[in-house]
Amino acid sequence: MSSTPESAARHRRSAGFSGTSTPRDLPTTPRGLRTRTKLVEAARVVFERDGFLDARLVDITTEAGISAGSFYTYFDSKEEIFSAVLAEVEEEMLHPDVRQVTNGDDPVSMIRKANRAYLESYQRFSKFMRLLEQVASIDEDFRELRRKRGESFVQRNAKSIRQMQQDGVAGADIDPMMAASFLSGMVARAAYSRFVLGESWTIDEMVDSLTELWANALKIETPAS
Amino acid sequence: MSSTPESAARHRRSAGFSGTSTPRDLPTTPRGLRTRTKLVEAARVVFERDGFLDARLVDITTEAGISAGSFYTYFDSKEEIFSAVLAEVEEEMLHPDVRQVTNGDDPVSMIRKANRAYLESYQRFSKFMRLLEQVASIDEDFRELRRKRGESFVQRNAKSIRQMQQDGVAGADIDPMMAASFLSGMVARAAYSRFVLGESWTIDEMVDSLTELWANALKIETPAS
Amino acid sequence: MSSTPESAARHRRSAGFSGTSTPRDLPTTPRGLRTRTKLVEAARVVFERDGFLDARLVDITTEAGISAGSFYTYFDSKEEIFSAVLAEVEEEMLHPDVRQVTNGDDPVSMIRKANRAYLESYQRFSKFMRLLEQVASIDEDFRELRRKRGESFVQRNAKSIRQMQQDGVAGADIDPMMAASFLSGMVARAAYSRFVLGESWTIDEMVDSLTELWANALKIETPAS
Amino acid sequence: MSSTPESAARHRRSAGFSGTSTPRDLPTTPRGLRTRTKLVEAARVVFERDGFLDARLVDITTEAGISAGSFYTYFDSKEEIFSAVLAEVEEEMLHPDVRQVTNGDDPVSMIRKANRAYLESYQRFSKFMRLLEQVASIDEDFRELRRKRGESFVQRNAKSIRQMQQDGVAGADIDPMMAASFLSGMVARAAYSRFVLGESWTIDEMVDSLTELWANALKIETPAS
DNA sequence: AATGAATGAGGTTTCATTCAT
DNA sequence: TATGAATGAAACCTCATTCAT
Repeated sequence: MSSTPESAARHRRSAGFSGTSTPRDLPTTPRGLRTRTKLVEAARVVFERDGFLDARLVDITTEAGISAGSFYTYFDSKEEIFSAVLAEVEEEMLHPDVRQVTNGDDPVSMIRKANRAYLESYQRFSKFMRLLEQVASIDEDFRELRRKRGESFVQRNAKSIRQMQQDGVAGADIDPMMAASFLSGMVARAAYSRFVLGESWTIDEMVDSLTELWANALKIETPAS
Repeated sequence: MSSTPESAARHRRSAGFSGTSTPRDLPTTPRGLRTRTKLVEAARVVFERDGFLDARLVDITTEAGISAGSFYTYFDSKEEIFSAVLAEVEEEMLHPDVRQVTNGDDPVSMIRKANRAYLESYQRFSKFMRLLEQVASIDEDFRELRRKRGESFVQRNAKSIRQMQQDGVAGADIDPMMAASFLSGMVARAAYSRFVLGESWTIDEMVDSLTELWANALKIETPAS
Repeated sequence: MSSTPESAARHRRSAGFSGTSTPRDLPTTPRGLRTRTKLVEAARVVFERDGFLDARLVDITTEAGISAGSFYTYFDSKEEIFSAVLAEVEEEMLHPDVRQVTNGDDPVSMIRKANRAYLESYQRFSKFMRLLEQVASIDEDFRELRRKRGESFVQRNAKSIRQMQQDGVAGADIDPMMAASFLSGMVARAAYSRFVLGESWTIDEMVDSLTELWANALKIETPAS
Repeated sequence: MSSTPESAARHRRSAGFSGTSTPRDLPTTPRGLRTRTKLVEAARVVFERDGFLDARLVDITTEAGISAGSFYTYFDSKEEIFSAVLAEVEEEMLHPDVRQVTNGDDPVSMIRKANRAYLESYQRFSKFMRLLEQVASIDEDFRELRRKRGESFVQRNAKSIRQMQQDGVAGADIDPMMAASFLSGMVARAAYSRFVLGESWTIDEMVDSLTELWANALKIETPAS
């Protein structure tokens, strides 16, 4: 693994991921922009292949086809370029299919669709998700950053649950926030088990099972079932 | 992660966690045994405090009050002593309260008890659990090791679900293995959110909520409720 | 220092301050002249602020508001632009008040005026004087250059002392060259103590004290005192 | 000189010389003590030969005959080992001839003896004195440290001057502190001119001249002259 | 069995200088 | 002339591991 003397040394002093450093301005010239892009793409390849810890800056610059010193024209540290990769991937995750949950659907269909969308996205970005998991386990700041982002997602789910309770569709004795948090966690964990740990379920199986558990858990009444 | 060609060079002296190295025999003399124990305890302190990556062998030996060189009388690497710590903690986790689920209880009570036991154990060992999470995210071998151990736990749960289905207590259309895996995952994730990420739920709230979600998910009929 | 065999390798690209390089011609175009001037002024600011060693060329070009590459249109090295700054400051030091010692004055008044002029000039250029001190301590060539320049100053003083001896005003048993050198050194050192090290004497106190010591040292007879 | 790209980089971040860091304990074992001594001696050789700036740690360890990594067993930085060299040389400067100014002597003899002792010491340690000068010009902390040490020396001289004034031996209208400071500065500067800049005076000439100037400056009455 | 000093590989980082535009 | 991105040569520093005592 990664605790050889060399790599161990590399991890000792973290530069911090979030908040502490303001991202520097993008380069103004086309050439600079091109190089920066090459660097970020190379970093993603290397990070996903080797993990954050084993990724050496020289691997990244080599992959990008530039000299080691040029790295510092664009980033100050491995952490900083990781943040850039993160931003890029998030961009990519959101853009292609504007996660549109058709609101006309019945509750269970909506849950099913959301679960499928989540799993498919996780699959597509599975290498990156493993990377995220690693960085989160290494860096407290990043962990906190991630938690905060998850919170808003949970809140939306909680709101939706509350609505269902008011509509008499979901069980009234359930705490919406905790339920949203725990059920989202269940799905996230399942995706991790499948795409990082390598469990052998099919996505369809997973969607079916998770949707049923989720719907049952909320005691959602399916009128014509 | 640990076998891509690019990073191979840096792993020359890597030890790995599982399989590759047989744990060496315990020292024969009482003095040796005592020193080994001191080392393992020190390692646990340092690992839990600094994380696996930032823990230096010299920190461990200093904490143990022995010289740096003596480390190698007992262990070959950081990975090996980590395994020893792991074994020690597992011992400790099992010993004190032999997780006895009284089989006379009704299903929901049993689930509730299991959930509570899990959360309380997680709380007691929260520092260690965070450490486990980190090491799992770093090392593929360890991840696999962990997955395997979890499997038997899931299998037991699955068996129990199957039993409830046969008893007509739980919904018949549910896949027992997946349900067991996903619901266990839900609880594990909740514990992680609470004790590592720092969510502010009380354990009682969590037990109530998780138990209800779990029981609902399985459509467990509670006759006299 | 700059020619020991061991460190020679590191000096391959060293420029040196004096002799080795002929100052290149001034740019012909007005624009070029303007840019050069901006550079020299920026260099002075940066050198005085950060010292010679910590001054980076990029700091200088940034301060000048030009690009890093343009530096080499005008100068070959940090040493060369330092020489230009030196020339500029020397120009400035001489220009404003043409150090005219009224020859009608009595010897002690002349000494007093010279001392005051020296101290006031040192104060005005104290940042630069500290810089000079630093560069002298770093570079043997520059040290030699400076010594030579000081020599003519000492010689003038020595001549004046010799004159006073012939006039019977100063003690005859004094070596004029050494006296000139040592007493000038005393004043220079006092100025350094005051304006670089930060001693808290007032200039008036210093002038009084230095003048008295100087005059006494030469046994100057003050007829009507 | 030393502003090649390589060495410039080395100077950028100073670790500070004084106060900021507590000197670590001496090694306990004889072997460690021996190695540390070798290092300090090697550092002195390299510093005196190459100057502080051009001295590389690897030069020092090579000179000491140990590996580069071992440096950090004893010192944290170039600044720290410089402090150790400084301490060693100060030890050496004080030991051999316990600067005993025979108090029975007449004032001028005492001044002469002190001047000669100073110059001879400066000559013996001229390489080190040049080094001191360099470090002082580079590092503000060290400059301050040095100033403070000089102060007590000046104070002693001032006290002696005050005594002479009370005894009617020295001119009463002289400020003792300033006179002490300026005259000491004169001697120090003369020594620097001679042994660092390379002026070609003999020590005897210098002693004669400096002593006469000093005595005259204080208007010391030499009864039988 | 214990000690602790010594080793050495190699990634990171800096910035004067070059060069294509 | 001007630009500013790209280069590349080293020095620094760390710490798991070895080894003489």
